[in-house]
Amino acid sequence: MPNGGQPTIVSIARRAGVSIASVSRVLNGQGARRDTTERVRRAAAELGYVPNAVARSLKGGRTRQLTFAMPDIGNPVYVAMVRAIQSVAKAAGYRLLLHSTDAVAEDELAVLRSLGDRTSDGLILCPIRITPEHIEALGAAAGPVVVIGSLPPGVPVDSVRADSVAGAAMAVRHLYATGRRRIAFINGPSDTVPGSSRDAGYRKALAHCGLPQEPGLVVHTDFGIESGAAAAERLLAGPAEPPDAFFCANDQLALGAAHAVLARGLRIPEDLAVAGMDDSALARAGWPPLTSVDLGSSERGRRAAELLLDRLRRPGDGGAVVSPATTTVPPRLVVRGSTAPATDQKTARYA
Amino acid sequence: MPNGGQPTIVSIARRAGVSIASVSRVLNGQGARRDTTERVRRAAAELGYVPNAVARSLKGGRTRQLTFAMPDIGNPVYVAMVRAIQSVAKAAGYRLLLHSTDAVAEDELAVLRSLGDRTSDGLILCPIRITPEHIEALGAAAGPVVVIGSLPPGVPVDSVRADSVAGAAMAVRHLYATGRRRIAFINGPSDTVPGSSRDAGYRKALAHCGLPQEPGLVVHTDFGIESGAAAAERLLAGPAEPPDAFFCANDQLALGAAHAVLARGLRIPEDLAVAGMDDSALARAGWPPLTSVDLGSSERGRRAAELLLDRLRRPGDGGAVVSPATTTVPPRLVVRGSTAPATDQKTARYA
DNA sequence: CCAGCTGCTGGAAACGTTTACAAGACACGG
DNA sequence: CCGTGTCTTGTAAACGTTTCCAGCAGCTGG
Repeated sequence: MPNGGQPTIVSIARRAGVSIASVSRVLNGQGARRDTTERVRRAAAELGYVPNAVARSLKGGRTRQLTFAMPDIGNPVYVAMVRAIQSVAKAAGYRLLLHSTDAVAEDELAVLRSLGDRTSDGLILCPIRITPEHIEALGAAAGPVVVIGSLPPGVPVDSVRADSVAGAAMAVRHLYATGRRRIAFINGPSDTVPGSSRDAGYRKALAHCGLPQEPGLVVHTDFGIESGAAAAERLLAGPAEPPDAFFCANDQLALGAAHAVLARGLRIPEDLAVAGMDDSALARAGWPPLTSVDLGSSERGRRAAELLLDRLRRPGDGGAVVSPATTTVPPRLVVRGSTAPATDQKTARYA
Repeated sequence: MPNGGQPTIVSIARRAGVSIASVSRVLNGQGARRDTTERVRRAAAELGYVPNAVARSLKGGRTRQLTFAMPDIGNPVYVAMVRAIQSVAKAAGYRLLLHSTDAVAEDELAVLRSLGDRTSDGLILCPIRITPEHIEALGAAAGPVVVIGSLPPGVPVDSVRADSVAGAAMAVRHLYATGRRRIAFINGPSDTVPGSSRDAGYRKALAHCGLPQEPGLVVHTDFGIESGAAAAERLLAGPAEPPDAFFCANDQLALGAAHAVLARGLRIPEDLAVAGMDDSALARAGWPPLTSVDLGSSERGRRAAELLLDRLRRPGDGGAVVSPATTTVPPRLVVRGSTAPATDQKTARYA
């Protein structure tokens, strides 16, 4: 027994007194005589047979596995994606392989290359930055890939993007509409895709509202609760006239900022409004609950998974490759207590 | 080309003018003559060869994949476990297969049975309830399994447990120590393992502190922010003398309860203290930051993964099976602003 | 009674590796 | 010059499936 004593199709064939071909056919629901079918079924049940998925994959050329690679499973945004992807994959009979890249580009490239080892049938990649190496590796990928994020035009790969420029602008205009005029911006690193596009949205909305661009109101830091708190403290302690609103590039920053505000004895939203982005679980967890821009993490995960499964259903497609699809998930502003108009104090309720 | 045009060991052999055996040996770093080695290496590089992991698994009987099955990837506790497991697995050269069971026992059993399909080398299972069927399936598992959770004694399976009885007791004694005397308990479903053990810890600590058991101070609901808020409102609106502390079975409940308290215009911790369990990201996200009992989710994930890898390193072990290990991760109380002593009002800072 | 069809079955090849085994090349000491 | 040893190489079998193909039995219609 070189195997672990595990029954195989051969053991069943012997026990049922038929050939392995017949066993395979019966087990896959193809035609067979009544008593053959029965004998095979019984033998399989008695031995507790479970088909070996590896052998099946080798023969069939498909593993029924999908890979999802993202920077950090600790971030609620990616958790939402994992959840959506897992659910779509499961419904379609695929297993989900998780790969945490720790936002290391080298690691992302390795994942891309490892598609060639046939461990999974397709890949959903969520890179934090897109380098020329990424583009090249994407072109040379050994299997279907869907990217969650913004790809430069011309890269022949399916992708699903969030419109964070529009999202950021929505938030800023909302703050303006509730009477705020000195809207500070706490952003993540400016050299990442999310960082730069949020910046663009912020500026655009300021211009749209006729507000001046004050460099002193913008802080770049990295994503994280503590960073948000530190940035907010700096803005509040600054020499200039203090801001009356914090727009933050994600919920973690917003939460940190809110804590700093409250710790100073200021009230939210009466003295200062706070808004975040991503609408993760943290937004609802804050006090007061945080207004946030839902960038559709779940939705993006869902669509990416569906795009990938589509691709897998019609492979190659007779020479003419199906042209790559790019879909954009629209942002959605979720208003909660942290940005109620400065005059209306009762709105800061649990929502 | 029945394959996707992907180069195989055969293409390399042809191109290098050697046998497939030589290719395999060279690529696995076994002895070969200098020029053979070189030719094979070059051919492999030129063709962009990547070994097929499926074929390798079939031959070797190992997939280098681990499966982690948990109720819900949306819960921060499981996210912490995933993260820890992923990190250990990655370091050991294993991939991680994720399986969300949605807390459905049937699904958990299916995962257990599917170990027989040889898709992964081992399983880490985190069940929410343990039924007799679970015990049976665990005994019949076709590969190594580690359970995260409390198994009845005598089940021959490795397990890693949290001591939530002690953890709950710690929290309650801490509330007592900070001057609270009417400590309400917002618990999850009592028929789950976590639910019942937290209940035990709560009662034990009350007894230890010499406080009476008041049935009116205990609420069972399900885990979730909204449920926590609803339960807290019920307790605050009750006819009896209101509680001066909420001990909650997890952070989500605690957060909901805190929101309800604040929405009523009461102050935390001055009027009422709130403590949760799990010490997830939510605890630090709350305002004031929530005191919570860290049940070591990361640590449990890490140990489970290591236990599993250990098992994989020495399989069978010459007839005498290695006896199953059960380790318990001790709880740790993390004190934050939400339970500062009623007299000291300055402690409710960002922590 | 035979040709032709249908329905079922078994043998064998294939998927891409790893590895046991045997055989060849070569050097060396006797 | 031959036996013996070492080093390198190739052939072939295996891992557990699926599936192509051919064969065989049993009918039906002529």
